[in-house]
Amino acid sequence: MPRSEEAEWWANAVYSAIQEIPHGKVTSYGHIALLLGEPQRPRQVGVCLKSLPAADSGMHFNSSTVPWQRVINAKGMISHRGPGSAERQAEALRQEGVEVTYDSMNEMYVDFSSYGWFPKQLPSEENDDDEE
DNA sequence: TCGCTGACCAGCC
DNA sequence: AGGCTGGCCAGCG
Repeated sequence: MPRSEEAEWWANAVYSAIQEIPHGKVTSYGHIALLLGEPQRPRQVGVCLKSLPAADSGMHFNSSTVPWQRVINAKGMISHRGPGSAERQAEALRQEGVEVTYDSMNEMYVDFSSYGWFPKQLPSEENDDDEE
């Protein structure tokens, strides 16, 4: 299988998985990779999102059909990749009712215990009886 | 508890 | 062609 086809398969799988995230919920890059059976490549999930086509591109998967804003990092933080990008993501999340808070370092966070969506919970996490 | 480091693997110079 | 870097994560000190 050519690498380009595999890359396209991966991108489509990532976009489809992200579309499963319910409205008003968020998950992590690593969990998307886990859902796809490739837990060791959360970074490639980000790579796909970076190349997500624009809403007016005419592609089936684009920034208006794929809820890219619902994917954040494992610490619940909206990572800043470019100028203003994190702010746009936070605004998109607030628009669907997700609370975005700031910490002492002025970083933006979402509370996973309220808004997290993690359907494939790891066995080790089941034992974890603590909560915040 | 918090900061740093190593690893992972595709794109991008 | 080869090295660098990234929308990350887990482990260790």
